[in-house]
Amino acid sequence: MALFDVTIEARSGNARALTFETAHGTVRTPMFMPVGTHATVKGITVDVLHELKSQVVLANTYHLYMRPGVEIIEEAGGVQKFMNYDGPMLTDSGGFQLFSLNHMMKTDNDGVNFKALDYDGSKHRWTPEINMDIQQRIGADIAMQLDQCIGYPAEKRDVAASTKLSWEWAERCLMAHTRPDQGLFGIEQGGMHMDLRLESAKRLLEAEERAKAAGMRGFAGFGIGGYSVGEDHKVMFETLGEATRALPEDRPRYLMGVGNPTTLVRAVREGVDMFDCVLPTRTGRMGTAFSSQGRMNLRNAKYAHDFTALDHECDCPVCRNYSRAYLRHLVKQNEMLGGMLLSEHNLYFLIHLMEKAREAVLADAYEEFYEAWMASAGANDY
RNA sequence: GGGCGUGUGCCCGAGUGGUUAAUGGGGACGGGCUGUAAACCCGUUGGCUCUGCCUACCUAGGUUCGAAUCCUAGCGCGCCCA
Repeated sequence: MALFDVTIEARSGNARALTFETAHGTVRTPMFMPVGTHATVKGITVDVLHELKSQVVLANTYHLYMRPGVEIIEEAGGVQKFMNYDGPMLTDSGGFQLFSLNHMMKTDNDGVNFKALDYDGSKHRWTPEINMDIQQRIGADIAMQLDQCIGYPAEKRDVAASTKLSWEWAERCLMAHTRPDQGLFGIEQGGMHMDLRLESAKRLLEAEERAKAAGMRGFAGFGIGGYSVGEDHKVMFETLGEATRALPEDRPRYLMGVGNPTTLVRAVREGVDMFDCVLPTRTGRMGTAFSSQGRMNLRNAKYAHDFTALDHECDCPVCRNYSRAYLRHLVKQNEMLGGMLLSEHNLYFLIHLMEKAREAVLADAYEEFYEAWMASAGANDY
């Protein structure tokens, strides 16, 4: 099979089970991607990533561009070689960083000027073309288009302008993207407005047509951006389903930045295939665990004498080997192992949850899977 | 035995006559974290019959309109001299 050829293995309602090829292996969906912003999933070794059956790992273009710099990553032979992860990787464009952090930036139609206030205050200019060049040199299997992510709430005309900019930049990214072993994902925007979502999806496909007519490749998949930016779940799901299904069926759909277990289960039901989120590693590092009973804060005194497994229904290495009392002790002592183990468990939890979702789709039993999850204690924290 | 110093809330430690249960750490307890500026951030932490009252800065007296802050004695601790 050619790279990024997609096979729809099964459908169950709107939920799908896909496979697609990358230069570093086959990706099976639905799936969750650990975030490794600085070319490391915080607290998690590559060996553990393999044990967890992690598929795609994210890295961040903006952060790697700032440090260690693109040259060093090229010198290493690409981001995979640099961090010694031989599985598929994806780089986020860094658009989210530029627009979510205070970078004193100035956006024009052609690109964006920004100051790297979180590094050294240095001035930079990115255009879609420059960003594509950087991502192709970093060399992950999947690159994300440079887009603009707008917060919530926002005036509709601002969302509309931002969404337009994103689809215009999507086309320029397509035109600038030539690396043969790397796929490019476009990103749908539109905030919480259904009409803007639909227009965004339509414009991305039109851009793709023009790119192909110009001899370029199309999108390997699509990000769904601009959700999970402050709105509550109810608001997101008012548009998410239709916004997802407005994207082509024959390409993976990636809901960006969402990691709440219940949101994943619900979004798969709407037709989403891929997720990434810092939530499992960040909350784990800070002492919170996902579990079949909902979120657990291991700092809580009630676990001090609890020598049972973290999650009684989980068979991950952490749950097999360590007690709640010990994990609480590590967290309370601020021992780095505590954050590492809870990160590992949380990643396993989401990866495994999506494996079960995939099995349910393959068995055409997603609705049952969904109902069972929503009725379970695991959905409590939603 | 003598001299000097010191004694603050669970712990360390600021305050050295005049809002205020009393700065700041730590600890404890709780909450948050969603395309990672996060091994981070935010609350609470004397008691009660809780829009107010009571008890509090080693103990007991005293000075003062007013003291954790000044004085006296005692007790504890530290250092030095015998």
